[in-house]
Amino acid sequence: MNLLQVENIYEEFPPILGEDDVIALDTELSGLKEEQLHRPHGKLASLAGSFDGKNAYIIFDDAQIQEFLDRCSKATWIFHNSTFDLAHLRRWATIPERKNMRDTMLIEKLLYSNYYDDFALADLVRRYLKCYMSKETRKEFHNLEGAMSPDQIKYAALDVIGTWLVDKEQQKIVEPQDMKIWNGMYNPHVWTALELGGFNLDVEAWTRLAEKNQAIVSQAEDELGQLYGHMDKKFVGRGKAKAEVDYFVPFNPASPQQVLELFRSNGIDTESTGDKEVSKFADNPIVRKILDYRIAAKRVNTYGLPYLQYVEPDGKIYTSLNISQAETGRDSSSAPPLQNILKDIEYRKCFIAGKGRKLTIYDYSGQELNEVAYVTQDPKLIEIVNSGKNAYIEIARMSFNEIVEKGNPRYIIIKGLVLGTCYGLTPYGLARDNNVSQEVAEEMYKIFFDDFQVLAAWVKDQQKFNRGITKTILGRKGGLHPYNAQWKNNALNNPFQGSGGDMIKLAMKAFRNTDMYKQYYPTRDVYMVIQVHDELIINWREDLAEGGAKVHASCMNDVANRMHPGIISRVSGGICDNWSEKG
DNA sequence: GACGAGGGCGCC
DNA sequence: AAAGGGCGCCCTCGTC
Repeated sequence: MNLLQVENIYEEFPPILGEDDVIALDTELSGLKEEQLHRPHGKLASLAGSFDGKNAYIIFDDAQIQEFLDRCSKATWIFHNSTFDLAHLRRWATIPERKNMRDTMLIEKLLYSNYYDDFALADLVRRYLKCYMSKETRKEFHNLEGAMSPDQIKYAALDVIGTWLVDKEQQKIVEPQDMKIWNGMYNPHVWTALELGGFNLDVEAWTRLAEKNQAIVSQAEDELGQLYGHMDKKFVGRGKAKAEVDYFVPFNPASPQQVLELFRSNGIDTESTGDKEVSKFADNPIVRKILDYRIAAKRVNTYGLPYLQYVEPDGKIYTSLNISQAETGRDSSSAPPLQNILKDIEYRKCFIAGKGRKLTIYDYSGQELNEVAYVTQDPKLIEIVNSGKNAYIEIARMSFNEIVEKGNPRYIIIKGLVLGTCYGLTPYGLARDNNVSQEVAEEMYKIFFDDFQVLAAWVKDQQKFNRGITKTILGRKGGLHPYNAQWKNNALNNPFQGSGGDMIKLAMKAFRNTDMYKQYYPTRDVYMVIQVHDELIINWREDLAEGGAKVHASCMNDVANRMHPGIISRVSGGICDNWSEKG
């Protein structure tokens, strides 16, 4: 395979470009912390551009960025992973919002989500150009002090050459529908994600929770360590002084191997020590102790003091919202993660609006089931979700002749059955997870599918054969790999999860287009905080929250109602001082 | 000591 | 034979 080539590297501004020009841009920074690439830190190493796929223009001084970009302002901009570049370039230049922008990484995900696993520029260069790109030089940027070496300059130049050429090839194969989705959803969403304004964290309260759980963990470790440890022998000393001594090895409750051994030696017949597997033994005091230990250990290790490293001098944490990270097209959040914070009220209380501020927090009610109803067009399910009543209580009443209450065991198993059938859950899995017999689970399946025949037919059809592709409600594609044994489950789940991913992106975009947002965002009297798949959190100057809440809720509902006509969208939530007030 | 797979569990 | 989807991040454990 050939190496990617660059003809000339000009260490100067590019010429002034016109509307028909296409320029690939790439920013290199030095002194970056790997996990915090989305935060404004590090120094500019270079800004490079290429508008012909042969020659590169490169500058090294951040004071020159504005002029460099101004010269390209009319052209179409191409990035590979634009969120990174735009977040940093905006530190040094004013960049007006633009429609003529493409991102080779995100467009590749539009084309080949769940088909390819790799979306780095080098992977695209290999696939589209049959060329090889060295990754070696890139690592050295992080420690760069002083001027870039000739190799590094060449690397930066090759990045834009590769991006420009890949975009050209990509544009030959994208369909109008793909670019419609890009322009309507992804392109603006890049900007939306950049504008997440951070979440205020109550550090004192968080610290108290960490300390409380640390005490539980320490006590459990001592107790379990002594109770279930064992004696071992080892040699100490050398030569004549060498001697074998006995010593005590404490039991480590964090070790799956040791826990499994302990369970088995106490007559607990299990293959795995995971909480789902051993839930039926939860009455056993040893099992209970381990499970309790794990809950506290999770709070200490994942949601304890280490989490505070992400609090910045202004008292806020700024997550990285990774656009379309999931194969289904959902976003993910990392460093710090904000989409998997404990639901526990004491923890949610730590995420606060701040002085003189309010949060509006809304989530879609029964979003997933609404999508199931729309996609399958099951008339009975449509009627139930549109009734506004709790769908699982209704299904229990109508199909199973049972009166259940939210949260009781029958409610949980029926909810599991209804949602699970749309993820590929089998009677075996339903029986295992809910501690009922397989016969009972099979009977429940039969009743449900007999009652919702249109849904059942849809499930059957999706799994009839591997079509190689799934589509969201908007027509966004997801691959079904022919050799992945999970394809039957993905064939069911992708349309629902993917449509949800599309919906929240569009809601964020719609919110940015409101008058209130346009008026008050520039002064940060309003800003988005985080999106959690079916939930959106927005921070307001206190006096704006009342009107803002209406705008927030209607943006979400309008998007959903446009996406699935015939299904009535509802959101729940309101104005809050902290995240705990809306569960 | 670094790395990656795997178990486990937090959220949707 | 396996047995519900998507993530991020912690720990252990085997390997280099």
